[in-house]
Amino acid sequence: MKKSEASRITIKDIARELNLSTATISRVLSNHPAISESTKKLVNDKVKEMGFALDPIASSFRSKKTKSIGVICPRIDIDFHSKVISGIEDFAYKQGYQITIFQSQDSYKKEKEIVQMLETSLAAGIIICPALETHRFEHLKKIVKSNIPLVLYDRSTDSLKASKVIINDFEASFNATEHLIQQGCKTLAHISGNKNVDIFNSRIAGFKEALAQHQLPIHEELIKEAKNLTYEEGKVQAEALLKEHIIPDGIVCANDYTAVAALKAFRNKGYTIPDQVAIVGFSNYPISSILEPQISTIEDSAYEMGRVAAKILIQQIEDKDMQALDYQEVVIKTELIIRGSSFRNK
Amino acid sequence: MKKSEASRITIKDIARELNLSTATISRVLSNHPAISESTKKLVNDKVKEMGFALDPIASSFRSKKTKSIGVICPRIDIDFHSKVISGIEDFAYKQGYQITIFQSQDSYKKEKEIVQMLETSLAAGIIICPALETHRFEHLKKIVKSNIPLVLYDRSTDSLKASKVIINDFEASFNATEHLIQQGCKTLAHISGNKNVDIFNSRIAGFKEALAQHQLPIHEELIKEAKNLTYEEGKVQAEALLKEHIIPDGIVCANDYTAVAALKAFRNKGYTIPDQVAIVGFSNYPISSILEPQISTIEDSAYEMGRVAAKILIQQIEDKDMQALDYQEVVIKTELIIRGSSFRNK
DNA sequence: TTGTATGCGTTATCAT
DNA sequence: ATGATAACGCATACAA
Repeated sequence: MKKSEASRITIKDIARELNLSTATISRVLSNHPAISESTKKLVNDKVKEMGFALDPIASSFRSKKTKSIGVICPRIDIDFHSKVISGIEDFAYKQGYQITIFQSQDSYKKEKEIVQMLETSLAAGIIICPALETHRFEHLKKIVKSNIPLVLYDRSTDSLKASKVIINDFEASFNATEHLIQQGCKTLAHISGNKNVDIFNSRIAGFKEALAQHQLPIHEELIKEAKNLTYEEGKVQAEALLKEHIIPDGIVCANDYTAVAALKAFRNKGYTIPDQVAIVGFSNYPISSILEPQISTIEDSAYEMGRVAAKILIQQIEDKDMQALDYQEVVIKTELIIRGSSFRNK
Repeated sequence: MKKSEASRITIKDIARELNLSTATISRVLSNHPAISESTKKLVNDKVKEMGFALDPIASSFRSKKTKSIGVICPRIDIDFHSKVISGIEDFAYKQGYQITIFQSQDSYKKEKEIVQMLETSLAAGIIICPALETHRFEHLKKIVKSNIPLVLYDRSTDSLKASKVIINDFEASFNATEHLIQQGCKTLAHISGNKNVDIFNSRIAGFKEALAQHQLPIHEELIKEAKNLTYEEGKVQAEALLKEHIIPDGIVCANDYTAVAALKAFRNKGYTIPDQVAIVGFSNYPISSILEPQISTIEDSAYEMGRVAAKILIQQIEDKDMQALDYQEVVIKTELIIRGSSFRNK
């Protein structure tokens, strides 16, 4: 069975029907100011009547502009990133932009590949959370040089002059730590993510600073690394903590999976939560409000981060010609959510 | 500071440099068979030397073909969909396709809007999980008629001749139910999703069939609906079950959130899990293996579903000219994972 | 095996 | 306010 290949209606068809030039039709369609109301209506009606729609490819081809935003994240199926992307899509769609998604798998090589492709494909702009492996930023500098708007989210770097949407990891971690101190914790442990990544370093720094400000000792051996922040890694590190010569009475974790793991590991050894050991996580995963006790955590507003990233990017895209703005940094507000895993009824 | 707008290298430039025609360059770049090895090498070297890359927009414009797959899902930030999309992206990327993502928010209107746009934008193909609100499929039939490859995933419908990737919801639910029966349950309840959606109807049917086959009574009043399958809705429905005149000794839930909710609701009332009430969920969310007891569940292989959807779609895209295949249906294997919430040590 | 020439649908320049 | 026309970069039918 041969399927029919309906030949496309073009601007020419509309022009012919109305005895107007294609230029006029094009002008109406792009809201050109110098068009009389009467022909505007004429054209719009005919467009509707014939069910015409501009060919976006031809349009992009001619104008060298697209409505396509490239989004690069480590993996889509991580709660945090899927929320960010959801925020990006919502905002972008409303502005008439489409988002094309790529997963770097945290590989520097793949990230470079994708970025290069995006550069030649006329992406209107790029939103990226750099791969864990990415420590050199030449590929992104090239994007900036090519005058393609670029926004980094979550993981950022000082070595790149580009817009950034981040949270204040230092502050969030500081607040979480201080909260435990206020609950009476004296010996604090930290389960960190990959220590080679800026944001986890900032969280470590925030953790230490809170201890310092409250004249509490910093036990380096109580700062553990769970590279991918999985539940299993969290369990391993929590059990490692249980074997230390000092047992913590409070644990700040870099995400909620490790927090849950720590909670269970300590409870299994007979410690009561939060009275003997208080725990706070990070990111407000669904699980943290379902477990008992519920896990105190940091709401990192991933959806909002995505929305803002899209907003900044589109601003840059649309202001590109006037070069009004160069780049900007936005810090998304985080919020400490205090729940049963850390709140001690005194 | 004015940024430089490097003018693009085109195949003309390559042609001029090598005293060849643009046609030859184009042929080399698209692996045309009738090209001598020597010029092939010549061109490829020069391409590399000059850092040239085809302009995909111009290429698409001319050939009327794109490498862009439109993906429409209800929301990206739902675990299941983000996994499916991850699978789609992985496969598509390897085949040189990009995926452009849209969220229908389960709105029929928005879905139509997106589909229409995709139709005029020369999407190479479309992968869609129809919105909950979608009960008419004219917009998708139009896609099929326009000869744009289409694959539905997860939620399917018989009223559309298009490729589908689904799980056997009936069978999965049947197996989960039968498992509870084998554990000794006699009075079974079901917490369903939106009863207007095919897949949840199939799960209800599978549930009932298992009861029927084992000569157990079907208590309609023990079949509850949690429209969006949230934890909160699950809690409400579980509490409703607790108020029935018959208390179930086994509950089959349409996802893991509602399973957790049921588990907690019944445990709070003093029922022991799994001995007094056995529970099984659906979808194998991360939470289900972290709670205690761990939740028995159905692994629905979302990532694999995405991979297969992409595979089928790309097959159709690339075989389009020969029309070798029309459409196909793939049923992804599910697996019952038996854990503490339902396994009774006899 | 390679070259010539044309046109895809739109936008933008220049003219009227 | 509108029209005529060129041009964007490439793929392809036809020619050689």
